[in-house]
Amino acid sequence: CARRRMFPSVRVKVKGLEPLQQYYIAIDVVPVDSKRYRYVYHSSQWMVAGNTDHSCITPRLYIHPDSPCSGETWMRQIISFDRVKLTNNEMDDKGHIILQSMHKYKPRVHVIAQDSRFDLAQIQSLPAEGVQTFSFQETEFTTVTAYQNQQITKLKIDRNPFAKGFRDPGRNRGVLDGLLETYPWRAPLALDFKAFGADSQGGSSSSSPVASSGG
Amino acid sequence: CARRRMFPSVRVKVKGLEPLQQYYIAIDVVPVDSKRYRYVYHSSQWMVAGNTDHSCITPRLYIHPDSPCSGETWMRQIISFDRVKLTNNEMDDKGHIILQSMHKYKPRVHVIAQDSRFDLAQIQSLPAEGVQTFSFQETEFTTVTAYQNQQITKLKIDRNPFAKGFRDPGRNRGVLDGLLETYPWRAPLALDFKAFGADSQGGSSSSSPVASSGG
DNA sequence: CTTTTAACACCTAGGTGTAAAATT
DNA sequence: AATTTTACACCTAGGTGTTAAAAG
Repeated sequence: CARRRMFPSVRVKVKGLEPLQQYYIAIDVVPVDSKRYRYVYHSSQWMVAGNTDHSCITPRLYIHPDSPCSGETWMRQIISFDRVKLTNNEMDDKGHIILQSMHKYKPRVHVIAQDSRFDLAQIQSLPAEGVQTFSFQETEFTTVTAYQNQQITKLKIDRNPFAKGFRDPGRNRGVLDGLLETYPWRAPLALDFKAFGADSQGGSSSSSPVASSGG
Repeated sequence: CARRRMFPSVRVKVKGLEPLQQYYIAIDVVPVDSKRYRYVYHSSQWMVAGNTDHSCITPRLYIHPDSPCSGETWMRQIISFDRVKLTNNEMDDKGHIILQSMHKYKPRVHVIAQDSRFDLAQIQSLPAEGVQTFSFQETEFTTVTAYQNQQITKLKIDRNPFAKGFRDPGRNRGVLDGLLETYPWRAPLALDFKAFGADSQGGSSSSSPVASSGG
């Protein structure tokens, strides 16, 4: 019940795949550090407020629903993880990604070559080989259960279609375009999110996905 | 745009599968004959109104979204095909099942053992081996674009949650329970549907799925 | 005090039969 | 005349931030 979608969602382009090879593409979310954070209003920033032990917790894998799919098909489209759900319930049995509130995290995207030894139903953890993993600095975020920052609230309301009911008609449109600062971000849990709406163009090397985030 | 869900949906139980083997389960819809039908109001029945050529049309396969999945998991649950969509648009490019209006059809359920030689993305037609196919007399139906029979309209309104807005509160509840007669059934396209709500208990032989239909 | 939960109004997204219009 | 299409009001189903209450 305390689960919400991650928003903005992670969106990725991949290239350099074998066109006819089958791949799974998956996402997980790993801790950036072992610190607990609190938001300091008067300085408008997150500050360390203690330590946590993230060890012995294997992050849950969210398999993209189009998996498995050929490299050709994956490369032809933007791969959007807009249905990923986050929860702070450690007993969650619906397969959602489990995070602790007030901590910093970073999503990782995994490109997994199909192998007859495993199947979609079995993938609970990453195989030992045939996996390429990518992550992007600009998708780092901080989890919350209630927004700490009015600017991120405004960003969510302006950008998330499901929050349309809270929009102030005719005002403050597009003021967050091109924003490059740090905002907490709720999903349910809110994210310290950089470079909203800005594409991060990767190099042209083989198998380098290019990520962009946005609603 | 002229696509609708099949309702009531086909619901199936399977037994006799290998618990650890992976299976796809799929449904398709095949013609019962090559006749075109019209509904004769005064005698309340469908009558032959001409011939059609169904040859050279390979029926589309709808893969159950839980596929692939272990035999153990498939046997533990009722397998519901409630998201199957039918269309009369022969140019449909969304993968929906294509039927002609005013014809008789019968759904078939296919249990397909996983094989490293094919993948979910590739399955457009049935493999040559490792497939068991089942169909049930009571799920035969006739397609329409507009209902021909008030009784089936009432059945739909009473049973389909999405038609709740048309229910006549406090009246005519449950009158169709246990009905064993023939009714046209729309999906978008309406179905000559027998034994609504009645389970058709199969034998106890190995790998014999037991089907029940209902909303 | 800080943080989390639960109920809520308000949205998106999409599945119903209806009735009028369009097509054949 | 028979059949199909389209726009529509009315639902289900579920994703928002808000707010007050609960929990720590």
